[in-house]
Amino acid sequence: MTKPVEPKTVTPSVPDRLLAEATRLFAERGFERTSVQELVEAAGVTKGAMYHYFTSKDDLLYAVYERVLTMQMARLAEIAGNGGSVADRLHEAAADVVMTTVENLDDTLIFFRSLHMLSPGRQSEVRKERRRYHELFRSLIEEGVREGAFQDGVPADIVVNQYFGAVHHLGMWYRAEGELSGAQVGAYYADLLLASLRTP
Amino acid sequence: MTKPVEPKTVTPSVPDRLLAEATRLFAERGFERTSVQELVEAAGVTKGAMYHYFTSKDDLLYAVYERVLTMQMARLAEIAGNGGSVADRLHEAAADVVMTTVENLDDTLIFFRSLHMLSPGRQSEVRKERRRYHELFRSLIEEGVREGAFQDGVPADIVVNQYFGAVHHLGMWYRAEGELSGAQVGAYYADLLLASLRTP
Amino acid sequence: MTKPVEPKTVTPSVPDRLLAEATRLFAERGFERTSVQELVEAAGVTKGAMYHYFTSKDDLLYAVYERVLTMQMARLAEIAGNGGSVADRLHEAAADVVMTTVENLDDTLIFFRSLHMLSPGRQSEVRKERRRYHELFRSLIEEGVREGAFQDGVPADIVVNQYFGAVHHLGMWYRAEGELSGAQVGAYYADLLLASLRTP
Amino acid sequence: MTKPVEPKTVTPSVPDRLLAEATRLFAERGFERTSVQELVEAAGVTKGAMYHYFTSKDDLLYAVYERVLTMQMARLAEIAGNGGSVADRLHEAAADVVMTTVENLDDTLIFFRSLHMLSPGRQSEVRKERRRYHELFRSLIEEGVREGAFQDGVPADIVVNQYFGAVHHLGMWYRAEGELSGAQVGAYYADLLLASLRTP
DNA sequence: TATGAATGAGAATTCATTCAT
DNA sequence: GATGAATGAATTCTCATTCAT
Repeated sequence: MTKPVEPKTVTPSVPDRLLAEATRLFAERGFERTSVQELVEAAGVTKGAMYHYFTSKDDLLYAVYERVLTMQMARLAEIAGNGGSVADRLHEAAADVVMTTVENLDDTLIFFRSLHMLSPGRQSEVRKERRRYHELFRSLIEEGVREGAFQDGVPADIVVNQYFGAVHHLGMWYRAEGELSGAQVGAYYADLLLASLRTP
Repeated sequence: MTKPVEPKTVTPSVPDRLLAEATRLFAERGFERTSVQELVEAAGVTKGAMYHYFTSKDDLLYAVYERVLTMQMARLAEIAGNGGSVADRLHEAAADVVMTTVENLDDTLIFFRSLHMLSPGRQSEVRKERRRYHELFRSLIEEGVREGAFQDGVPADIVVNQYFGAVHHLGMWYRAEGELSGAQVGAYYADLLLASLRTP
Repeated sequence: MTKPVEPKTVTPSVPDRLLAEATRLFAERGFERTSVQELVEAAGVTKGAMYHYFTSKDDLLYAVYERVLTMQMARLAEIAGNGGSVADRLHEAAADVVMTTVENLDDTLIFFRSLHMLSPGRQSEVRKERRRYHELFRSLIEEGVREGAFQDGVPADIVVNQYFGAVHHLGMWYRAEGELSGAQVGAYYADLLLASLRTP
Repeated sequence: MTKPVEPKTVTPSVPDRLLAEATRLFAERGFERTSVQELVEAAGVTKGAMYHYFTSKDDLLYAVYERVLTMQMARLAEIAGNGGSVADRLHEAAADVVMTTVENLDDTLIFFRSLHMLSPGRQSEVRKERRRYHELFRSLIEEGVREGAFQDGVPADIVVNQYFGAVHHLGMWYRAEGELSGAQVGAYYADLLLASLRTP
């Protein structure tokens, strides 16, 4: 909505092309193994152009993080705000984060593999935003515990960390070409989460 | 006959020192951000000595993987071979892998963050060994499903991937200085796993 | 329009300076004994600049070969295409290659001393181009044999290899400061060649 | 004759094995591209053993030169001292040097390719010995000129340089697997030399 | 906006040689 | 005689970034 209509809708803008290629290359061979030269060649732009839109290679990496953080936060906020039982909302949110993760597998792979490559300041920003995300998720669990829908034998923090640990690792084994769709894996993961929270 | 007793038994051998410092530094600042120069200085050896024992920086990274893989496989094999109900053995194995992971947090952090920095051939080797490990763990779950002790709504593969995803991510949030001991986290994680597998 | 006239037309371009210094140093102390560091210092450029124009040290060596090959082939083609008796044309070509060799003694010294330092692919390219050159020269001899101007007791191939062996070795003993000019040596060499081919 | 009978005649002595492998490897990949490590591995000895017999890698290279120089000088001296016409003796010497060159192609390849890798002092020694060899050969030509058997249009020096240039280059093109034997090439080369010296 | 030549600091690795045993 | 661990200096090459145009 913010962007003006492009004259050539087929060719994405220079920064978009850079971001898309950066995501692909950083996931494929890692941030450090991707040179700015390769990146701009893949995106079909010149170095000067890249440095016109991004202040550094690090900046390009950070842009990947921003996109993921913004998107995931928006989706969780929407789902958490829906009606329905807390179990339903938690299930939906848990399944949804798996789906968006596998749909953006490159981004999520980069997310955890390359966090330490960001500048310390930006690492903090990412962690802070991530914490907000976890807290929203945790609040759903706590709501269920208060309502008596979920058991409270295990601290909600632990549950959240365990669940997102599993989600973040999808990039290490999930393959789009495999048998399972993102939706299927999402359903299974959410089922396991809910089962683990069921009152005995 | 193999080696005379050293006057200073406290000083570890050159390769041991290198491996210890490599683990620490690779975890602290990442494999790519750790130069061979820094590494050998930290270990108090010369570059030439390092290349006498390790053929490359990559080789040193691989040595970290080998140590972890060997250790975890040995522990799982021992626990799986114990007596007791399948639920007890699975709980013990699940809790144990968390404990050994937090006791070797540096190695674990490196494990999933730097896998893509290994040579393709070594990546395969690590993945293959890792698969053997997962399969042993999975066989415990399948045993429980056959016995009727565990539900079979979710494929055992998915359960294993979810659980180890969570375990591998401990390095991203667990801090030894925090409130929870490795044993506590292990117990919680294992409880959640068992709860998620409980027959309804 | 291509380039404005430089105020200092005397300063050659960066790649030209590199090529000139490389030729000098490779001849003086050998390809292996010349470090990139020395090379760029001699040329008054930075290492980065060198790697901007040449992909490797090897690439710079190859550039020396290319220059010589191109030049010698052009000269031989011109002379072979001239009018005059075959004996005259062969004499002229034989003398000319000696003259251009002594005028580019550094290049020639490098040529046969460092061929094995090129990548295998480039060695093949050089040999192939060299073979074309030899074949053109050989065709002159064969023409003379067919006409009855030259004896045919020795295969033309052998004659060519012998002659160019001698020419290539000029770099091992000819000194510009000596008594003989390149033209004189060329005349002697060509005389000997023609004498050896004379019908008895 | 000088060496005592070895207990194991099948296994050459350590220095002999080193010299043989050094010759092979220096010819195959060049002096600089052959590491001492590769060398001792190929010879099946340890580094310590090598440094026991040779003071340096350079020393090993020089040993190759010594062998060739000694051998060729001995053969030429013998032939020059024979009876027969000067033309016959020159022909025999010219053919012989070709034969011994192709029979020791590795050594002769190294001879001209790696001369600049020797220490300056040793380079001088080699050049001096080489000059003595050339002078003996030249004296044969001058003898023929004085007798009127050979033309004197071209200085004997030039003739010698031309001829040995050709001989030295055999290593660049002659292949033992090819059609021509060393004796055949030797005969052709000698024929060409004599033809070029014939009085008109 | 955009270019691309040039920078310069730093990277991993190699290697002949030494020396305590 | 022989070993092989250890040295340390040198080597080629990479790369994010800058800046005059």
